Amino acid sequence: MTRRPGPPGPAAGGGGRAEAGSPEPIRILLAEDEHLIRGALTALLGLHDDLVVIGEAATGTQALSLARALRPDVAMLDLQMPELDGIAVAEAIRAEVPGCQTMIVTSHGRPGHLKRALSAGVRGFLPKTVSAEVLADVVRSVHGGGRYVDPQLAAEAISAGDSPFTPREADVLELAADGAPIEEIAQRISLSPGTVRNYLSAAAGKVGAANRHEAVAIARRYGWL
Amino acid sequence: MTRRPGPPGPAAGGGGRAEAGSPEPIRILLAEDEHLIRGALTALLGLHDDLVVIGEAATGTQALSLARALRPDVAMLDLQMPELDGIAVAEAIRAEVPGCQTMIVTSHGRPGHLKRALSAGVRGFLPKTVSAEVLADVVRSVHGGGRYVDPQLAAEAISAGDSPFTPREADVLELAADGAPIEEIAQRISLSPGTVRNYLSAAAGKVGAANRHEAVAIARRYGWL
DNA sequence: CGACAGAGCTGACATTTGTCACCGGGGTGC
DNA sequence: GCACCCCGGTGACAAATGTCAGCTCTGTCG
Repeated sequence: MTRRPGPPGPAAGGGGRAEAGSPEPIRILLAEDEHLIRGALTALLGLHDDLVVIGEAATGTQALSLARALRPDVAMLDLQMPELDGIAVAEAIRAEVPGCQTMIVTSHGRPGHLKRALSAGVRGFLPKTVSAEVLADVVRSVHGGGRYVDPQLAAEAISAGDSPFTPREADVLELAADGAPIEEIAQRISLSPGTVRNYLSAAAGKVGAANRHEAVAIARRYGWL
Repeated sequence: MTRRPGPPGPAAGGGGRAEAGSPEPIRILLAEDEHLIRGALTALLGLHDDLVVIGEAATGTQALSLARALRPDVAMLDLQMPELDGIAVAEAIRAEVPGCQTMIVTSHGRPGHLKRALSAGVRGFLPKTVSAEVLADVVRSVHGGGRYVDPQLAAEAISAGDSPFTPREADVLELAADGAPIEEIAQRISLSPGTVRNYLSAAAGKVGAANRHEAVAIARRYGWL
């Protein structure tokens, strides 16, 4: 949103720990669909002399085109956004905007999301429960080529393991997520109802669920959806 | 968006619309469980001369005890918080802290939540998709005795109508929410399995769902859960 | 090549479920 | 007093679902 007028000179010592001999601030692209939060985060980041938000996006596609145009140093992406989610945007940015590091900030950090994010080349992954200082430090660290993953999320991801589902099982489970009857799932995915039942049964067995609906709930909890 | 630092004197006509002859800022209690968002909102509100955050709470009970101790002018409450949700806190504050107006800020604004909030005496209800200016204006309006409800949410609430479920149906539906089999629901609520099935069948019929799981999904969407 | 795993399908069976009809008790309101 | 609605329950029946065994392809890997 705004930048206070501030002295344009070398970031006068103040709060920001400018790196030795580099007075240029880190240029951040902020993507977050909730207007209020987006503005609030910009205000927060603006308190640091060595960080500057050069662009704000409300959707995934908007974030991507802004990244192409502005070539920021760091893209801070919300996980859930309209059109394109944060991980997809990160993947595209890695491919198209070489100098730009990406990080994900999210409310609902599931183990599965973390894994997908890391394999998409994301360098930082943290929940919105962290403090402002941590956020700023992670931005600096990611910009410097480092990585940061929230310790608790990392522990969960390790203990949770990978998704136990085969690709097909995951497909079927996803279609079952809104409580549709098996017949409808079979039509949508062009399979025999019997096959759908077998997949669902297998999936439920793997996660120790009594029925597919419980299986869906469990899969959601782990971010396997 | 922001208020420039401005002279500290009597808010010189500029952005801060201090009420005639009252230079004292509005004292706000901010309750929000996500640390980062809490800090960011505080930073954002701090940009306004006429608003000051005098306390921050991370949980519902904490918010309540802080409200008792600090007697703020306005309590800005997140809807979903650990221990006690925003509406419960608002209700308690109405009863115990007379001078304090309450408002709810939330990510997931369902019609049902709005209704419950209003009947709990909440004066402002808005989603996190609003802009920072709106937030500040609503704080001022609520403090002045006014009300504000997000227009889109209000429209949804009106068109959605009240929850069609009887109290018992809602109970059973809630227990069915995580995909438990009927037998288990019956045990937890100490009912006969047949009765549970009847309630679920009635509930599904009321919302036009094909089964209880779809009914749960629909009820969630409207905030009836 | 042969073993193996996953995708896709079928059929049979027991269980769970949704649906309906119907019962009684306890409020509430006309 | 009576109608009405919610609560709680029973029994019966049909449909949906979960479970299991077994079948054919296909690709991959040693």
